Amino acid sequence: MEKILLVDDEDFFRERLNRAFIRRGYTTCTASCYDEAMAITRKEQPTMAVVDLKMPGKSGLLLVKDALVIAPELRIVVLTGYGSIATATEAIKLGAISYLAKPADIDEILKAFSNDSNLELESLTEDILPPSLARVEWEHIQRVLADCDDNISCAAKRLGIHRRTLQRKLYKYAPK
Amino acid sequence: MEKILLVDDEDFFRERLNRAFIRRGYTTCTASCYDEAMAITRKEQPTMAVVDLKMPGKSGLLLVKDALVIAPELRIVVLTGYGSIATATEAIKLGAISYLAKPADIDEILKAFSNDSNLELESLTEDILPPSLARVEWEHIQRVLADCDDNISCAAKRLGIHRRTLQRKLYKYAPK
DNA sequence: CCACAACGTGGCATATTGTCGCATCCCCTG
DNA sequence: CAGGGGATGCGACAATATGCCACGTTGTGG
Repeated sequence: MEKILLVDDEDFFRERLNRAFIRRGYTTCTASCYDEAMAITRKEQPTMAVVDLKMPGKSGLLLVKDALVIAPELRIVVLTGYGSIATATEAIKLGAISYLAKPADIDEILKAFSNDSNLELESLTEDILPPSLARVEWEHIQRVLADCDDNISCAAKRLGIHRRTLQRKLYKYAPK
Repeated sequence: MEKILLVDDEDFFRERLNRAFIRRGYTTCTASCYDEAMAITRKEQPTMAVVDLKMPGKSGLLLVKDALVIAPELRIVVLTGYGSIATATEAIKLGAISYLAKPADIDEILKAFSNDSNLELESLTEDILPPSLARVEWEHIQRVLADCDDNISCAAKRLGIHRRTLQRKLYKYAPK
């Protein structure tokens, strides 16, 4: 039986993940920081883990490294608010099996766990086209917004644009 | 003595890299596609390689995988036009030691070769703040522009904006 | 030499943004 | 319960930015 460890400092998000996994029949355990996660890894011996990168105190990267020392078989997927190439490569080098940018739905996460290396074929055939400026903008907005718990004022501040402008962008691209 | 293999389908960029490495005292060899690179790997036995991800025919990812089969000690850095988390994690899983987005200058590349895992400490202390919208936009423009050999008309098309608009953005953010 | 593609530039109509103000809602605390 | 603080939605208006067309220039290849 698979047992999944969920690590995220943000209660709401962690519980949402938790419910989703339970609904799919998985056994779960949760932690909100490095120390808690390490303790649970020792006690519960999970077989899979979903780890948020950004946490108060010790980072998710360090958790990946240390957890694998005491549980080498653990399969870890790292989640992060803003995907950064640097942290992604670092996480993989430390032994994580995948790295996803929030918002990641459960299906994506499960796919990341199962997925070994079938991405290659796609990458080979697919012609790599640059995303449009508008698309890049939109995706970044979504990431920051998720990181601010959909707090528009906060997100606007971090994005360096006016709150009114963010409102209008959101309205425009989310018609329904 | 270190011997570096440079793989990029684009002559201009490859030669620029080549000159820069030679100027720094490295021995180099170059290839413009998968087959050429594999042949040279066998013959010349380079110790390091810089591989462009996007090439006509077989992808740089496949090259990473196959080259490491015949030269397990080879240290490979992957370069790419548009940094994508998915391809970055894939490259690392296949055995590349680092993954950089163009435009990457030689110093960055050399740093990537030397750099083992000292990134961790920074990531731990640094508070991860989202980049502003303007910054994300600018970086994306730079990547696409580089991919179009600074062809403004072409880049504008791919970005989904008007050529005149791109011109104005470039003028605005590159004042000198 | 000509065709072609890309560049820089100006002008102008239209679209987007910044800024302010205001009403509302929610949460917390005295 | 009243009041303060913070978030939200929205209207209005001026300041900017953008799309679009046109023209002249330059470099390249047939």
